[in-house]
Amino acid sequence: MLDDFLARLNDQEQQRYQKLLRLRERGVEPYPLRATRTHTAREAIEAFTRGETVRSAHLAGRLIALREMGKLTFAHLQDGSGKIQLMFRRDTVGADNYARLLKDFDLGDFVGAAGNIVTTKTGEITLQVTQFELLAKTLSPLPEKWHGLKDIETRYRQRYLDLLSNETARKIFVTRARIITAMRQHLDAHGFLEVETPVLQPLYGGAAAEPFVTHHNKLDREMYLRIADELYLKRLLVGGYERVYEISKDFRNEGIDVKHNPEFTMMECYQAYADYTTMMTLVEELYAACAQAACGTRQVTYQGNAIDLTPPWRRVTMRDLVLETSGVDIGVYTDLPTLRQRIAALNLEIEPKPTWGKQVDELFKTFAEPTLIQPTFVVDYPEEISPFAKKKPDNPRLVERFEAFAGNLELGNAFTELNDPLDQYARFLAQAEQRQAGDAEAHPIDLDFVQALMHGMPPTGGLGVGVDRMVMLLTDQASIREVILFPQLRT
RNA sequence: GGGGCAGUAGCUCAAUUGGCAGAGCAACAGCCUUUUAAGCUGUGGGUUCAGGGUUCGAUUCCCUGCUGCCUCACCA
Repeated sequence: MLDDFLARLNDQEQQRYQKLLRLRERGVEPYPLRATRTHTAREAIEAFTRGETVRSAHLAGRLIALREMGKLTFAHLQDGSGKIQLMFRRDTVGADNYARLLKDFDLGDFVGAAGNIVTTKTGEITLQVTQFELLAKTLSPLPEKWHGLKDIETRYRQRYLDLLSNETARKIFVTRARIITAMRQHLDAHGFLEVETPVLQPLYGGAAAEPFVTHHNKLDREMYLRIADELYLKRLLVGGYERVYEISKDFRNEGIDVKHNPEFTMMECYQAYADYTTMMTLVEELYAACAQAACGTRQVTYQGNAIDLTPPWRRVTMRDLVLETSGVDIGVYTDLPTLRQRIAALNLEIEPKPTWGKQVDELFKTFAEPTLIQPTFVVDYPEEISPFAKKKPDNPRLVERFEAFAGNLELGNAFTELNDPLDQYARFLAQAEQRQAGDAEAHPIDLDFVQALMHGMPPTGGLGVGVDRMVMLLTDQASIREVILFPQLRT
């Protein structure tokens, strides 16, 4: 019931509602259909600053400050372009209108105001209002003008209030948009075709992660939200496109923390007749281009660390990096038992893992990853944890794969893509074994994908870049929630 | 899932050892024709996250739950 709803309003909302009723009684529609606008706040100020005479300008926006001084009232109007001061004189707008402004208008209301642009005694460029009207009544008060909105939960749950009152929050999402635009421009300019592949999939794959499961009613079958774009994009290379990319949401059914949101944005691209070294260059160029677009420089500060994104980035093999940081040479201890013996001999505190590849990864994550502040490509990963990458000819335990890091963030992942259908099938079988052994994140076998490879895929370099992580790095945000408009909270 | 911290007016925050729950902004009633977080006078506004316990008395101490943050575990 509407009455119940109104009864639950707080006192300030009740008062605003009474004002709304008063306005309606007088025949003023508090939510008119349309508004007239000739200038944004910025346009009006810029025109005046250029020396133009600005008469009969119609502005529209939110009333964000009201300073009543008897027969004169100053206000500030905020629109999408910025703020401008309004000046209402009782003898200019009329005594009745002036009284209504003070009685029935509230901070937060959308108003239209018309008049000439002037300067005040203090020199502020100001709209001297001759006419004004209500454009949309605001029933709930906005956060306080000076301290703004600080409560983190409210900032995320009611992001509109955060955007309204926190300039830094608003800027982050403008920067995010610029970054994604720059990314598209860069890829488009390099001959990549932007494509769209299924979000809703009969079988998921392309990453080691648990999916969100859903159900198709008419087909009466399980469906999955994608965890990666990889396997569909590579089908497109079988189909003859040589460079494709997709910027899309992926979904992973995992824990939520400061670096992980269950739904996140990934850019994946694939380039025929290229390999993972091509992808390293692409990552460097992409980051340089996006940093330039977002920050105007390639030297950024992330969480107190100066980071230089200028190519070329450091390249180091996982073997060298793990040796350097943990003392374990994975080129010498090439099976699980001897690797474990070495770890024990060095008294390293590390969780035991079920396979050599996973144990190497654990060494890397524990000892090497925390040291990666400056941009770094970590090169050549264990085959067991990389089921879509080609083996190194001189060492079949390793694959041509790299991950990119900076500021302790994992920024991207790339391979020389596996295009041997029989090897791919064998990798799927190995994954199935790990799945049998209880690894919920091991890949399901995708025979349809193997079938695609049977028809031939060219030698290919493939890359995935975490867009949210890139935005974090380029806007100096420690939490992924600060770069996602509506991050996942617990409920 | 484990551990730690937090939740007080619309917003930002106080509240001594357990002793009448407060301030600024916002709101309401006034004064004020050049303000900039305008100023001045006055007024109203609280399920102190929820539920239980200890106590003469709980925002404060204890227990349970909810929510958030941090951290560990987990994490292509």
